[in-house]
Amino acid sequence: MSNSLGLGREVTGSLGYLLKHAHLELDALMTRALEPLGVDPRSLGVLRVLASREPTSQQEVAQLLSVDRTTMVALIDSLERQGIVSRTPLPGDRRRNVVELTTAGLDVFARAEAASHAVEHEFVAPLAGRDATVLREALHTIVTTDHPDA
Amino acid sequence: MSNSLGLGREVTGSLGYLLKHAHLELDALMTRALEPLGVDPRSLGVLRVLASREPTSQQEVAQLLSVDRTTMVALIDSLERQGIVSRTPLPGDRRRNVVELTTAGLDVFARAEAASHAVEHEFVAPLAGRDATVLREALHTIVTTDHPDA
DNA sequence: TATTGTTATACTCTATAACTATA
DNA sequence: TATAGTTATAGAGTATAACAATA
Repeated sequence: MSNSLGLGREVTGSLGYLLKHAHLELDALMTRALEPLGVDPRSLGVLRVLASREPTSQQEVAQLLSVDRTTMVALIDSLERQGIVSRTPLPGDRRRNVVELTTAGLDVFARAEAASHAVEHEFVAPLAGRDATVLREALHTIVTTDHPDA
Repeated sequence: MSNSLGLGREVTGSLGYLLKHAHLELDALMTRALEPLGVDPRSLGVLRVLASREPTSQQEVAQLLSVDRTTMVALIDSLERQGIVSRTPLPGDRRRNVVELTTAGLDVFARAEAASHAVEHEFVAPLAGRDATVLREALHTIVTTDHPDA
């Protein structure tokens, strides 16, 4: 999917168009950069949650990432098959799976984060001055705002 | 899909997360605002292209929006059924369909654009000062940049 | 032979409902 | 009975291949 070839601002100026295409492009770059490590942008999101807090249940990870718990099953299946995370029944409540990064997973995570930061840096490189920071902060403000009419 | 409840910046600070969730939220707001008019954000994109240039073939509209021509068929089918656009074989090359806004379509388009602008305005309302403008310009710069490694 | 629009088909992503095992 | 994980299934959205009409 290539972008705006003969489109004027009437079309490309829409915020929806801009957000969608910016995301698509970043996601493609990210996917390619992470490929050699065996992970993709979505599973890197899972690793980030696992790395940033105490061992959590599958469902908690799913809720934190706003992903359906049924979707999380396949995601963690794949990471487990790769030896990146482990599933262990929680002693005390054996319905729950404790999901943790393995030692190998910690290494993959570190390298994936490095690759991810490099891609993001390259992605915002064309922006001048503090614009990259403003962009990030503005998006964060918007995403953490509760938009009504829901 | 609700957003960040207990997520730290380790996760929500990723540009990919921010772009994806900002888009999802805006798209949901836009969908709801356009619903009474019988259009959705994607078909509004089609209307924008049709309104901003000389009558074009289906394929040209598809290329301009980076949408597959087979996807465009269903999109225009729906708009045609609603009486918003018309398809006419191009005299001179009857393989091509000239796609145009009907009179009713022009009215729908005008009202959809008004609704769209209102939603975008509300969406960036939490941003201070010129940040909304910087956001828009930064995204435009990124989207029109040719990112290599493709 | 190449091109536009179309249909049929498949693949991805995601969500809903139902099942199991635990509680 | 309620909950975590799982499975099966279905619905969007999109892409690929093949076909008809036209050039």
